[in-house]
Amino acid sequence: MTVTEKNGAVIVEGVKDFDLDHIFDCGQCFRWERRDDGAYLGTARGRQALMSYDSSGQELTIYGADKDDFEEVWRDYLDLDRDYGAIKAELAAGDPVMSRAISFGSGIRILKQEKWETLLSFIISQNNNIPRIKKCIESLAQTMGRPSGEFMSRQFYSLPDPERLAGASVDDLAPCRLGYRARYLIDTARQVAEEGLESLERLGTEEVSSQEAFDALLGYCGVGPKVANCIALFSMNKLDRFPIDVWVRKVMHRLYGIEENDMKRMAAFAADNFGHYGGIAQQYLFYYITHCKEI
DNA sequence: GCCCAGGAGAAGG
DNA sequence: CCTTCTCATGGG
Repeated sequence: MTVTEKNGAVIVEGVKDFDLDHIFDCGQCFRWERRDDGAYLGTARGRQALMSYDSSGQELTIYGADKDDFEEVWRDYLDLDRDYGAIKAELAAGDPVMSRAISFGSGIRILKQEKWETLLSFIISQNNNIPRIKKCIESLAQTMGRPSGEFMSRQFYSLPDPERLAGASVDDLAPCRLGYRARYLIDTARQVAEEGLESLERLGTEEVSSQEAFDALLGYCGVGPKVANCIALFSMNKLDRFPIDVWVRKVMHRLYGIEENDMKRMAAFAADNFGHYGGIAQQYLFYYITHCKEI
């Protein structure tokens, strides 16, 4: 992987197992949007960027970033130092269903997102659909957040920090159209503000096990098993977490023959067959069932 | 109009 | 412990 800088952009060569559509449209993140040319414009970790990828040359271009930005943020955010080729081979071995899912979503990577943002995002996600989740998050940023910079003729906003949201009322959040979830956000923000953001950050460290992080996340209002698994997987590097939503239930039933409401058996099946990469396996399955027309 | 969405909290068994 | 009901909103 070689990194060069060219008039306001970073060019990364030798990026394998990578596809922007797979990464940004597999339901793990909500603040990137696809342009007609296939590039993605969005924001993460307080920065803005435009990303394009040339698959024939295995070349990733990040506009609005220099080498320092790449080393400080984007290399880690995009999980570029992980060998997904090896992970895919391990998951696909002896599993024709997973093999199909992997070849369909071969460029998926698990982004390393901010914990507070991911906590908010997936509380909003409950009993909601992805287009509306994106609208809610954008609206929350514009209503309660701060301007984080202008890029590509667009003004971007950060999400409100825990203290700001803790001081808000349900009426303050009314413009965001969050429905009954507004109360959950405020309640959780108060808890995080009281505990300190460090206690949330600590859950993402090596010293906190996957199970411990999961249990701790269940303590926030609006966070149940599915949402806790998403937060642990998408922002805390707990790659064995296996979130089970309506889509995963469908795919586990249709392709693996597990009874559709038997969540315990699904979780056990994932632990037995996908092991410490259960969360990555889940993303291949989720992308497969939500995007493949002939399944 | 209708069903549904990356579900969880509350109430009642 | 498990099952059922309810929740606000708008996409398709």
